This record gives sequence, structure tokens and C-alpha cells, in this order.
Amino acid sequence: MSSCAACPVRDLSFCNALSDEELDHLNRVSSDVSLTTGQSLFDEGAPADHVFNVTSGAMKVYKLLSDGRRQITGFLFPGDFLGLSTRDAYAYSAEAVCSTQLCRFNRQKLEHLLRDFPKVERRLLGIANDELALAQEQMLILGRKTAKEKIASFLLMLSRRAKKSGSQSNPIALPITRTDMADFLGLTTETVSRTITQLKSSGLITLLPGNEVRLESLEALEDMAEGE
Amino acid sequence: MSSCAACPVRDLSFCNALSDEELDHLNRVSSDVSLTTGQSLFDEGAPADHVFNVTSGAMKVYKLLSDGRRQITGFLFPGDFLGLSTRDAYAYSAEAVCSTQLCRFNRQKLEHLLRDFPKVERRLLGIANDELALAQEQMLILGRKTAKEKIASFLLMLSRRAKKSGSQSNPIALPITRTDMADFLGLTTETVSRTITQLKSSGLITLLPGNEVRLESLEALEDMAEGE
DNA sequence: CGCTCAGTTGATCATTATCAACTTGGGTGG
DNA sequence: CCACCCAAGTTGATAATGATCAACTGAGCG
Repeated sequence: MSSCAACPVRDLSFCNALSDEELDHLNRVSSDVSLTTGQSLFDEGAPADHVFNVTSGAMKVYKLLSDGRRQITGFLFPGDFLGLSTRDAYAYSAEAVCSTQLCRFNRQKLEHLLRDFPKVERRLLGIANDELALAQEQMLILGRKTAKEKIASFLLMLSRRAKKSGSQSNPIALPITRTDMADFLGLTTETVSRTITQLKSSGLITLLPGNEVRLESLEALEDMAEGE
Repeated sequence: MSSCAACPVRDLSFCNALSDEELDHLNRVSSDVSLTTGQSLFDEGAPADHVFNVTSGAMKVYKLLSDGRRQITGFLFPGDFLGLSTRDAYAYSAEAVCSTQLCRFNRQKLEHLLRDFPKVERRLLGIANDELALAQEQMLILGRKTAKEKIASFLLMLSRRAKKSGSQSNPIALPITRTDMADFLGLTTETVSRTITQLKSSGLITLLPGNEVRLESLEALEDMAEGE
């Protein structure tokens, strides 16, 4: 039986708006979910019965066109909330990037609980606003940046994110395939691969064993990401 | 002196969560703003002292790269809220697309008021979620659709939006320049112009005097927008 | 009346996609 | 334990979509 009070991401997540006692109420409507790499959590259009919180691992959320073209709209890491922007049906599909644990809430029950805890609602509004800001940044990347700028922006984003959640932010973990990076950045796997090779040869990054990347010059990468 | 109770967009906006009496409190912290075409409301990075609600006209919000490349992240129409996704500083610039009226709220005061009106907070959360869903749709458009699909999606979006706010949804008003469309869709003005010409010659749309566009077949446009 | 800006159209270019072959590495079964 | 297998990644050659550069049109406005 899981305990919210002992949750490893409690400090990162929306639940940190609650006291220990209040957390008990939340605990009663939550359960755990475990996913293996590539396993689907839900599909776009399915009835949105639950919302989730990532506790370990990583998720990707994406939208598909009928011919198979895919746009990954976000990656979610420990502490991230999954299920905002959802009314009756999920607006996107969600899938595990690697072995991932989530905690699951019944949507109805959680919404009912929210009425007693306006603090949590305020926190969710803040989270939604942060996600909106991220989405706008991503639109700038997708609509106006070159392949090089996109990759640089992406690596920096991962680094900042890692720092925010207390992981090491310089040699960063890159559990994401070229295909997923491509579908996130509006490129093809080949272009991603070539661009990373370029960054490597120009000395801006180094690929380390175990899917890690060392950013050799944050400053140079930031300039590149902003097109300077 | 403006009156929230007589506001033309009251039904469309976040304020509709309030009773007449509660609306008085809101009234006291609001004032009116009038902008002419092209006039700037605020710039990215400026201290975010106010939030706004569009009452008539249309706004665009955008982000810039240092070399002048621009990504418009959204157009705002009567009833739309402006200032979500903002913490201390505005995350984007905002400018009037045509002659536009807004009502303005002091951020601090509004946030203070929110504590007394959790209904409004819930409403804002809903609005933020809707915006997130729109943003995700836009990412799909920017990252994975062709020029033709982008233009078709955009015209349909305008039509749906007009319907939602009670305007006529078929010959749609298009107060937006080719340049702005291009910066919204990640294209150039030339490509927008050529693509619209193509849609026109294939009989899917007709340009009418007064910047109106008639969508000749919603179904065909929808198929095109989804890449079918 | 002419000026300016938005829009259109044409010619050419370049970035990135596409198609294809090959390499690498991790996991599994013989 | 080794060898094989498959998926992910890399690299190369060519193609295509949309960008760029340029000239021209037309409408609104001083």
C-alpha cells in the first residue's frame, strides 16, 4: 500500500500544497501504476477517468495524424502531473519512455476533493500556467528554429529540468530515442542524428556511455539555441 | 465608468462564475483599455502587473528571437483571458490585431480577490486547460503538418472560434494579415499567399470583399487539415 | 495624385525529408 | 559463453517542400 506521506516526489508535485493530515484524504483516492518501456497508459480520445502523477521514470504524451505522423507535445518527469488539458476525453496519448511508476487518481473523486482544498486548486492553476509557458516556448522552437537550434534548445531544456528536480544537470541522462526527439522537435531521426553528430564534432557536447550527454559549454549552447 | 454587469462578453469570460453582487468586487479593481491596430499592450519580459480580458477586437501574442524571427503563439478574441502562463514577467508580447478594447485588472488585487472566490479560480483552471489543449493542437500543426494542412487547420480554427463566441462561422472574418498568419503557422508570407491561392483555385474557399472568407466545403477542408 | 504597405506571382536556392545501405550494441537463446 | 538477431543509430545520395530574393499589383490614405 502506497503512502503519499512517504512519496519521493511529494515536494515536487501538486500534493505539496497539503498538510500530512490532508494528505490522508488524497491517499485514499490514489493507487499505483507501473509501466514498462513503451507501454501505453491511455490513448487520445479515451474517456478520461483518471489523472496521474509521475513518481519515477519518464512519460511521453503525443498526438497522431491519421497517416501516422506523430507530434510529441511533452515529456513528463518525476513530480509532473498528467491529465491537465483534459475534459471528458484525453486530448493526447501517453506512453512510458522507460520503466515508469505513477500514482493514479480517480478524476471524479479528485475533483470532489479539490472543493475542500482550494490550496490544491491554486497549485494546479500554477502548474497549468507553467505548462502553458512551456508550450509557448515549444511553439517558438517548432515554428521558427532551425534543426541545430532545436537540438540545442532541447538539450538545455533537459538540463534545466534535471536541475529543477534535483538530478545532476550537466552530464544529463538522455533516455529518449532519436525517433522520439524527432517527433518532439518536428524533425526526422536522420536529421536529429546528423545534427547531434555536428554538435559533437564542433565540441559543444560529448556522448558518454549509458545514454548520457555532457554539455561542454552551456553558454555556447544557449547562444546557439537562441540563434545568435 | 465601465460596468462588469453590462459587459458584452460577460457570458464568454471567466467572470461568468460570479453573481451580480460578487461582480461588484471585480468591477472595483478593473479599468478599460483601448488599443488601435498594431498598438502594443506589453512586451515579453516586462513586469506582469496586470492581466486582461478582451472585450472587442482581437489581439495577438508572440515571442521573438534576437534576430527578429517571430512566433505568434495565439490570437485572442472577445471573452479571451490574457495573462495566464505569466509569473512575475510576461512570457510573451501582446499587440492589437485591429482596434481592440480590453478590461484590465491589477494582478495583485485580482489574485487577492480570487481567495474569496474559489469558483473563479476553478473557472480559470478550466480556461488554462482549454488553452493547453489548444497549444498542443498548435504544436501538432507546427511540427507535423504541411503548408496546405496548416492553412486549412487555421481557417477551420477561426470558424470554430467564431461559432463558439456567437459570431457567424461561415463566411468568416479574417482581420489577420498574411504576415501574421505566417508567423502563427511557421511559414513565410509568400507561402501563405500561394497556398491560399491554391485553396481558392481548387474551389475550397472564396475570398469575399471586406476580408471575409467563405469555406465552400467544411468537410473537404477538414479532410485536408487532417492530411487525409 | 502619388505614396506606402499588403498581397501576389515568378525564379531560384537551401534546408530538411526521403530512400537506402550500413554499423553498433544490447539482449536472448542455443 | 558465444553468436546471432533486431532495434536504434549513423551516414550517404537524391528529392522536395518551403524559403529567399525580386518584381509587380492594387487598395487605402494623406
